[in-house]
Amino acid sequence: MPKRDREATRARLLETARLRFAREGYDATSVRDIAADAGVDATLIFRYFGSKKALFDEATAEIPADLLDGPQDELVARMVEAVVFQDWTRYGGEHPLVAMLRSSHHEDTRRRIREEVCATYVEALAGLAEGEDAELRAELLSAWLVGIGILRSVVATPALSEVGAAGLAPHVERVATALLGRPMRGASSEG
Amino acid sequence: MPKRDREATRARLLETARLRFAREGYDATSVRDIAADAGVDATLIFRYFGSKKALFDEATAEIPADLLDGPQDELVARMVEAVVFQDWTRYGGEHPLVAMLRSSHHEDTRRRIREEVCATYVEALAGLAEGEDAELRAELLSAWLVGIGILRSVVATPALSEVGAAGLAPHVERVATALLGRPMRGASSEG
DNA sequence: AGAGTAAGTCATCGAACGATGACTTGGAGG
DNA sequence: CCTCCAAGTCATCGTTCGATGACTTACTCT
Repeated sequence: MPKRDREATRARLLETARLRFAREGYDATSVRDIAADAGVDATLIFRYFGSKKALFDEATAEIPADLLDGPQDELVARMVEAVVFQDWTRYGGEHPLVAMLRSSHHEDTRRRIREEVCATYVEALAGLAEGEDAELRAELLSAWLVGIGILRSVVATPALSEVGAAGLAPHVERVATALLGRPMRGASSEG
Repeated sequence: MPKRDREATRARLLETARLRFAREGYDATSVRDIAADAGVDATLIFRYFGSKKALFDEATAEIPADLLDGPQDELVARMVEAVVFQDWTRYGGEHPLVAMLRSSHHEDTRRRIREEVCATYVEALAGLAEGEDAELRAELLSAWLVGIGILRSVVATPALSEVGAAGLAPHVERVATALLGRPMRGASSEG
């Protein structure tokens, strides 16, 4: 492998950008920071991505989770798993959505968060809820997930910082059942 | 009243700073923006507050809500009211906590949010919950409130943006009861 | 080995930032 | 009316930001 490898350098920049953007948000991260982390000159960012914004978009482009696979009554449990307990090392240890909220004063980022939340969580949950305000209840449950992610990793409240999947399961079960109006399980059967 | 009124100008700067910081976050707000909104020179900010950071701290210093007044079984309802439906015009229409989350990459701000959340919400709720993981359940309910505030005003999901206190009440009742393990009411009895 | 191309670096631009100190202006007391 | 102090402004400093274009270095192909 050559010392000068365009693809490898590009990938390295993407990786360090992900971490920086997740940890500090868009504005607080400078292209010089990212480049320094990657061990290259900042100019390459513009050469490879065009602009800081374009790098941000590419770095925070999410891989859609396959939340719909598996038993329906464990959907909420899978979502909790995805938001809270998945290994988001590449995003500074937090779910990309939580990370993106740090840059939420850009209308563009807000739009992306909204689309992501609605498409991934609200829509899937609204299919489970019944009654006229199904979407509201789906959003309320999504709000819980987002809130848990934030209180856990951004605010770092004591109990939530320490709790594991097993400790969360019974409460997930109670709340999901209460909100959706149908029996839900608090933990995923796999793993 | 004199045209040159130190106290009035100081108050005006505090007000415009509140709005700017709430809407755009700490970094995205410049002292020149704040001063321009107040119609004075930016230098006065340093003369009156010492630094941008000191102005931020003073502008986001919150008046502690009297959530503990009133029936215990309506505590959660009062919290929802405080977080979601109160008139936070001075903070850009959002609860100051949600607004402060925009500046959460500063460790200092995170600490303040944590203290605020724990002291105001978690502590009050933990008194209502029973059992060994009372604090965890209190944090989970606080997470819900924070999540609702965020989905409503930052992310602006469709259903939550439109819903009123009455529409939220039954769901608040169900979730609070399920999480705390004791009967809770979804709406406040007053006005 | 030498030319050509692509990867990476250097020098620098203009704008915006927080902050400082010297300056000007307005209003009240003599 | 004139002086004096505080309120408010102006000019500017040193940094840092995103971004650009010219330059240098390393690898490859013949």
